[in-house]
Amino acid sequence: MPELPEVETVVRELHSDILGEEIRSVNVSYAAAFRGESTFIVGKEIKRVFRRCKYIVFDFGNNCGILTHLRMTGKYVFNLSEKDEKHAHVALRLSSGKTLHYVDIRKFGGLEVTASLKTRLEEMGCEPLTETFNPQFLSAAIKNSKRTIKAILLDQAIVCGIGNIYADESLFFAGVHPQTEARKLTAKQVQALVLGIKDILARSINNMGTTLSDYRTTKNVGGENQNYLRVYGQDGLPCATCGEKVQKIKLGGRGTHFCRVCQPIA
DNA sequence: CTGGATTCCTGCTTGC
DNA sequence: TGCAAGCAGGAATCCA
Repeated sequence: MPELPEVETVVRELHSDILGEEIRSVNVSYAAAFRGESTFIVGKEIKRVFRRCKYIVFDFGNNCGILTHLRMTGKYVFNLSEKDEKHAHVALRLSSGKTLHYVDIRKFGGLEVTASLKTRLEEMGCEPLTETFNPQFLSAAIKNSKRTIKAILLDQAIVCGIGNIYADESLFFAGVHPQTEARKLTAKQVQALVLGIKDILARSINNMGTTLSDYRTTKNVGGENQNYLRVYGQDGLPCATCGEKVQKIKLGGRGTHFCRVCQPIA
């Protein structure tokens, strides 16, 4: 499932592939995957491609653009494989003759045309790899919160880009139990968590992301970061630090992995 | 304010 | 082998 490092990896590839291209035509074969007026973007030039949160942004300038979210199984490809054909929902024909296809098995993700790009981007949560995301920021955000720390990490309106995998990994790094009430975290734990989030996300970007099943870059290659996961998907296996069996519980509807020795409940 | 259930959706895994 | 149920989950939404 694409989280910040996976989206970042895709964006870096896409940027060199479609920068300066003009949209010649739009073909939507699954209506829910495309929000907004498709004719509005025909003739527009892609001036910039970047990531914000877990969104890929095609920037046309003048506050206009496309926000696209891959959710669980979305991906962009130039060449449709036989398998992909069935799940290709949007086709953007570009001025160079290439066609960029949005493919999504589970149909959760899609594209959205917006004429108020700036506002939309501003409304999103703090970017975890910037200076703004620091221990002061996080402690202020959780000061009075009775929510679990895992729910906070997954809340895109607070800090964005962290999904289920990196939330579990970051909590393991910091030695914090996912069910800990956010306001009960010590200053030391907050600091460790911020450090862990930055560290783990940055390393995953260097590894081109985590590929567990569906995630592939535009060039259809997977990442390598799945080889470095410490707790996510490791349930039943010994913890790399202490040897205790990694636990898996359900928290807020999500599978949650942790080591009960390294991450004691407060 | 909080967590939990539900919804969207398909494909893989599990159990009989 | 076959088939149905269960499970996976990002985010919005509704409910208690």
